[in-house]
Amino acid sequence: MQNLANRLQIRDFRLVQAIASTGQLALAAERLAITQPAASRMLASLEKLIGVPLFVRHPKGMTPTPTGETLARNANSLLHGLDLTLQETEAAISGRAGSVRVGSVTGGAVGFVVPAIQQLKRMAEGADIHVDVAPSDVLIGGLLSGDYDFVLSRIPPGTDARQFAVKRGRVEIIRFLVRRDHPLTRREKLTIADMEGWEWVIQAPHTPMRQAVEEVFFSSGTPLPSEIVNTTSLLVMIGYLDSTDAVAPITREVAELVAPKGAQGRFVALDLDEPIVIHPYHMISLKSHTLSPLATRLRDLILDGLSLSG
Amino acid sequence: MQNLANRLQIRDFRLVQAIASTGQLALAAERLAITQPAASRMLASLEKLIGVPLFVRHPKGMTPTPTGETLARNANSLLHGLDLTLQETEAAISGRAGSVRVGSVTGGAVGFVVPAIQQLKRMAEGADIHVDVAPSDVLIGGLLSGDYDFVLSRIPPGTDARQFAVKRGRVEIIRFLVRRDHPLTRREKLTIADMEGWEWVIQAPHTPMRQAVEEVFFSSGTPLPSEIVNTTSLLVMIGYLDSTDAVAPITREVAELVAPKGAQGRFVALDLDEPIVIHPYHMISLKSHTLSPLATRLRDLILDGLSLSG
DNA sequence: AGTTTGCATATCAAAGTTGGTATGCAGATT
DNA sequence: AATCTGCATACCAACTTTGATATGCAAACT
Repeated sequence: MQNLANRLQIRDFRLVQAIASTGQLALAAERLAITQPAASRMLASLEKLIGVPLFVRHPKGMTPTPTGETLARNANSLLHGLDLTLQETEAAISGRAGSVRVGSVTGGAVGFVVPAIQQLKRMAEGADIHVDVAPSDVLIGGLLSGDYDFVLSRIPPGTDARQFAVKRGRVEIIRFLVRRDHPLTRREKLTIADMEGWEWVIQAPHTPMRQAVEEVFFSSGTPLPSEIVNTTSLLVMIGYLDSTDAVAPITREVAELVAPKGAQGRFVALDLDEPIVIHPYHMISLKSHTLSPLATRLRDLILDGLSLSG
Repeated sequence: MQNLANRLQIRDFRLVQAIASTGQLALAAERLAITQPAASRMLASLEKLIGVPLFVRHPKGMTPTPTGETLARNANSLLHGLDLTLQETEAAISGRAGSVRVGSVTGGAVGFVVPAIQQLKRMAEGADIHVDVAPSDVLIGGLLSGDYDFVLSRIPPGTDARQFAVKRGRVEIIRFLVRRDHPLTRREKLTIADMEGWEWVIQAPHTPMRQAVEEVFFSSGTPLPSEIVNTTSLLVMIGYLDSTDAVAPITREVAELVAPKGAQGRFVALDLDEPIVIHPYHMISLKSHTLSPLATRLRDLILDGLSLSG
């Protein structure tokens, strides 16, 4: 497949996208400003390279095979990425000033990014600040592709960490969010065994929070629930909890915001007798990336916050 | 720039990435399995194509220029996307079965996706369901690149809607979320003029919600605030509101969940005397994409919900 | 039956591409 | 001063690529 990657060309993706969207080779050829026989040979060459047909030929045009459809969909994304690349390159050439774009895992967002933004606002009026909350793999992907100046994130396994400047770890502790009248709220002390059988609303497999929770269930011999909804959205979590007996693992910082202790809200955050700890997230930037003054200031404020609290 | 796009090759991106990460042309050449002179010429050719230097030559290697850094960052993303493309293509060739992946704007997520998932769970135990909440441009981008089976979203301007199957629009109405003791909570009737001067936590520019709010401010002659934090994360919004006098426009469905009327929570959702309405979102899928049986069932449940409520 | 439409194949033309080795140049190191 | 290191340029070799026109084939349409 690596050899295949080296032989594919941008115009191959353009061709697949053009055929998929027009349904006709001749029209696709027109889009690429080549003749129909040239497009026919390009497609045949690509199908030979990949090893399976991408389109089914019909008397009045072509339709994609499942593989063709997958490739066309991805071609859209790749070509869009290429366009963005050129736009960013052009912006870099003309020297346009930036803003500050930060990504964070949930605990870091609530605990450190938000307060730091408030402080930054006092120092720098009119600052252009963008914040995203997402799982670590999305954040690191965004960092690598230049979507973020820096992130509060974990480094996903398989990622070459040498390219990162990494500072100051911090663990997250998990609580379980349920609706106010959930049967589990009547228990004095919760153990993992008590959690058996309740539906989950949780982040997708392979995220650290998911892995931490699954690991504790495995260790205690408690089976995982068969009903799981996968989402990173807090909104979907609380929407789902509001009308079911599902449980949602969340970090302590989020719990404090959504269901503070002593408050008479719609949700309650439960603690286990033995806390579940997620391994640390960090302040991560790219070694090769020079931060703007604004971004540097925000990063320093966040780092100050991390220092003060632990 | 379009001509440039047609002349760039995948190996150009590999070269830029390799030089950026190794700092040396000879090492980059090694990674690409070519000789150092060949790599030198490739780079020179690329720099001529783009029109500016990408790297600064030093006696002991090279460092990227700002443009080179931008291109290298994007190269990472593009090559990663290429890898994903090949993986998905290989998966499609081998015929692996899918799950259901849905994206939604906030109101749609709370109002229709979550209830539909609950119903689907009763019919199909163990169903593998993934839900994301994001702004429409991200959702449509994800739909086009095959991240989602379908989305509840708006169609961003400039997008060729012909490729979509679009069903049943629905408007969203905006309320303003503030902390419980915010000065604005003491007013009986709120007008846009009352909103002048308060800091915003709001989605990024060009999102429909942002545009709807800005439009109403323009129409009434009320200046926009100079202090704005841009985020799509509900968590960051409520975290920021919790300790400032900022206001956050949110949809009615989200308001009902986060700050229900009559509840004694930390936040209050305010209504304007004349409601702000965001133009409709829709159930959108790709015409060319065949939904799995599971995805079809979930889509139909959501459509049923949309029918029943208006 | 005749015509039209859309894709596939054959043949030809016209360079361009690609990468090797050899060597030069400039700055750093010893 | 001599040597080393890393990038740039010259020259050469070996195809490969790319796309045109012409034509064939099969199914749909009139």
